[in-house]
Amino acid sequence: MEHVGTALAETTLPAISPLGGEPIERADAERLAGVLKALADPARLRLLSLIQSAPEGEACVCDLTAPLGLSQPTVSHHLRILTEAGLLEREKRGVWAYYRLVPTAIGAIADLLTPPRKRATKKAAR
Amino acid sequence: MEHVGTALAETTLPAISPLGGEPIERADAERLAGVLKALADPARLRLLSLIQSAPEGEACVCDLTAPLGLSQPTVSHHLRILTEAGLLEREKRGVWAYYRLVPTAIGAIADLLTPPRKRATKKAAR
DNA sequence: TGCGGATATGCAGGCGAATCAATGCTGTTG
DNA sequence: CAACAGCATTGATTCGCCTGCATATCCGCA
Repeated sequence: MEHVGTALAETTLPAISPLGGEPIERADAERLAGVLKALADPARLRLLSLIQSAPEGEACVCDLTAPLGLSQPTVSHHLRILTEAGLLEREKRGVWAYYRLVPTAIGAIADLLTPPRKRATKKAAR
Repeated sequence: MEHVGTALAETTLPAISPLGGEPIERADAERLAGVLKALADPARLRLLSLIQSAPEGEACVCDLTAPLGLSQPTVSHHLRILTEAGLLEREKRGVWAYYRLVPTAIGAIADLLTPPRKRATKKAAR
């Protein structure tokens, strides 16, 4: 592995809504698609949901394999995808690795998908 | 393909936010993942953006192949995916097929992704 | 009726993703 | 120190998707 860059936190996102004003660029489309692709998986959606609804808002891998019905390596794989996408953060305490949501991450995606509502994007109204 | 059902409009969506309360069910996760998967593609994001920013908010296939740099069958394919996901609606006028956004569709996804903010998920529960 | 343009569909190649088994690594416990 | 438990990584397999080419279908027009 190399670049464990959090596509959301660091690179931020396209910075322009795909439904805001002018057509989006190829590069922006690919970046946003990358984050959405991390979300577009049943197992990963359930992982986010499970972690969010866990006692302290955090969970370790051993707590997640059973409810998902997936093997431990597979769960680790999905958690890795979500973490690299900037949706999860990992904290290792002892033998356990605790994952929790990055609070603003999913909200940022939701904002990007929220069209020309009254969201003042500087008079981005086409 | 059979069922050209609009996963969003007709079947609606999970009805529960993946980040709302209790963990989401497998079926709901798969449904939401299905719609997100339709979004998680650079070409399709650009299609949505192009259509939304078109003169009348609508565009036909012939207007979309050039800016995307994809072949006509491929563009038709993507438009089909988006339409079946409930994100686009198709209207055939003469020889041309005009596509436009389903206004509430993407907003619905954004709402689902918007976490336990102060959003009252009172009604529509269940 | 026949021709041509605009879309949709079938088919196939190629790449990426999801999954699991096996293995390596690290920290805990006896 | 040795054995063990929790996670991550690698390799292999399977599956699905994106794309283009060829072809079929539909509609307006001469």
